[in-house]
Amino acid sequence: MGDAPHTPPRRAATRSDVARAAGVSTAVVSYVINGGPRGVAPATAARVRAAIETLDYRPNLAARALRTGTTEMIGLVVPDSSNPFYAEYAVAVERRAAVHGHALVVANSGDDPDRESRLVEGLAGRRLSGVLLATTGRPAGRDLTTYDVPMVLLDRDGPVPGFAALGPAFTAGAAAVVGHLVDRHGLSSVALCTGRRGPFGANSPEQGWREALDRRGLDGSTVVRAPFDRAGGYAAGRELLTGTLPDAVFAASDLLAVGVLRALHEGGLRVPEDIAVVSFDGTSESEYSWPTLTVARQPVAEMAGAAVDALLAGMPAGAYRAFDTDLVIRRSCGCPT
Amino acid sequence: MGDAPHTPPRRAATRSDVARAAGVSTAVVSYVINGGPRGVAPATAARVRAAIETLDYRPNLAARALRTGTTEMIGLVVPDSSNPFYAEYAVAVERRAAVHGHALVVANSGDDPDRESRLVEGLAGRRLSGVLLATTGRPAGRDLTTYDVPMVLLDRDGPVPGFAALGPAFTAGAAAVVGHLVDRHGLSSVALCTGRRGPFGANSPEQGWREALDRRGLDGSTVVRAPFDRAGGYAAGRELLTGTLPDAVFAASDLLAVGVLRALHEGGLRVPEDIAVVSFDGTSESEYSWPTLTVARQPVAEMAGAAVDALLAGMPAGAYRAFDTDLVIRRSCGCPT
DNA sequence: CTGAAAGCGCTAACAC
DNA sequence: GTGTTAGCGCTTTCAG
Repeated sequence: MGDAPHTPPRRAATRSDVARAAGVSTAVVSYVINGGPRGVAPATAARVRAAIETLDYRPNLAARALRTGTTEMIGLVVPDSSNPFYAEYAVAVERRAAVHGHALVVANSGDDPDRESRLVEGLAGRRLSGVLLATTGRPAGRDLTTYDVPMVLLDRDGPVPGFAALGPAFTAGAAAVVGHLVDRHGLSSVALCTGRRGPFGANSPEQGWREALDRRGLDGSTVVRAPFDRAGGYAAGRELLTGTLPDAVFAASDLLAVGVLRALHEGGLRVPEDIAVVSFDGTSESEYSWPTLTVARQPVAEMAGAAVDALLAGMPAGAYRAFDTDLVIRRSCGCPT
Repeated sequence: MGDAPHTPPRRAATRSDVARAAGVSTAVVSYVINGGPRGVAPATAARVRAAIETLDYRPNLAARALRTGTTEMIGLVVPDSSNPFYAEYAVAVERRAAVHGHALVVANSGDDPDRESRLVEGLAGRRLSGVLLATTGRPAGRDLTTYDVPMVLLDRDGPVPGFAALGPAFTAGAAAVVGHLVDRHGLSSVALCTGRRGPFGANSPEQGWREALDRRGLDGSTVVRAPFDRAGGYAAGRELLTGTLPDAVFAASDLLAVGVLRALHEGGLRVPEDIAVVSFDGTSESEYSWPTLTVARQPVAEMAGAAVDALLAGMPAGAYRAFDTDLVIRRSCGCPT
């Protein structure tokens, strides 16, 4: 696209062009650009800056990367970055990475372990400063430890040997929304709608749902599982429609909830009058569904920031940090307003 | 993260380690890896491959980038990658880029021209193969032509001097949905809900809406403008509620439509019975709103693919290509099912 | 078919 | 405070 009409610097200016123009050595140019490691006389620095300006010089980051061993970029590997949850995660990661002067490379694994490994390998080869990896419940792909690139695992339910990891307090968050349904609205049968694989151990939406019910002597028997997307939620909702209807459904993700909502609406049910729906995540889509969703909201920006910081600071392998969710009350649970 | 427990290749193997192990020169290793530019005897190649395997060698792409001048990465700069439209665009771009062996760097401009320039500059410095830039209606930022990195403009309404560009056939698509409202459902007053800046010329949702109405001798006077997001749509919807209600509203984006829908619902209106709503974009969010939205769907995957190909093939500056949208009939217009 | 070697642009010792 | 210079790991021309 570099056309005739525009200023045509045949060849991009290099650092030695600048040095020549400013009448200094290349080292000095480096010192000026990087603010070190040695000082430069103010007058000299000014001349260098002027030369940079005139020549419209921009450092070649590829060369710097080769020299320093880091590209000042981090990678983010997620199952699907068009899932609003990951999309919002990605934006937050980019913002925080920018603070550290890093750019963001995003890759979608499609939730396929092989593809995921290939992606991580590719990113490692590109010499990124590190990669953030979300694996949707699967144990971390095989041998990810062999790619020598710093890594932190996202959206995990607990520590993972060999890796730094973080995630939301699934159980507590889920228990809070489900508890709200029972305590505040007097609902007693709450179905669970969740994925086929996601976390289901001690820290999981499933566990939180179960605990909230158990603690109140309620029965938690209706569970419907589906793929972790809108279509999956829709299918789950239709399935729900075929049995005896619960008072409410707790979806382990906004996407699932949105699908459930559509199925319920199509079935002629009113939400929350006929059946309440709440979910986990709290993406902005949950704020504009109909009715608006009461959710356990993950502190995405905070988690993303912590993940980036951990990656760049070298959070120790094996460490894990859980983040509390917020209970956001909207209309789908039956609360007024 | 590189801990004791795991195989600890102190220092990543380099190409000359491989050469030594295989008893060949570094050049031969290159030939094997890159399949050229010269041939290699099968036996030698096998030895090289074995050495690569044993040493767990992975090429340093930063070095290759310095040497070849390209990082095999492309950039995508959008106002907000958590907007589902851009999120889906990004996924499609990544997919197509992967076919060319390129990774994707995503950056959000927040629709701020200064930030956008800085981002493009940063990406140019990183020596990406090219950058795809979506500027939401603004004319391309100042002096973007001076960054010597190939660029193609996304989501444009027409040719842009100095750049290759592409976008949807806004006018035709908008005219089609609006026409559907009139011809199929007999609605005669259709309000327009659009952004404050987006395209509004010969190829724009606004123009399509106006033409569809004009052609049928209908009045197109109700226009409500708002920021291009869900909250903006919500505000626009509330504004609509204060005047005499139109038969339908055409939103220039799914996000806007979703906001309008929420406002309408809260106002106690039934969609489509009391008022129909249709929109432009057709992201998957439009498929799971309530009611599901009838839309002019942009062929996102196709546009993204074309954009990547154009970028990498060097589509000539000044060229422009418009893509037809699909009319996707769902419930919000009043059609059965 | 294979090897030697010259750089790509930058950083950071190490000299002065 | 500033200059010289040796590479970072790779590709590719040029000899053999």
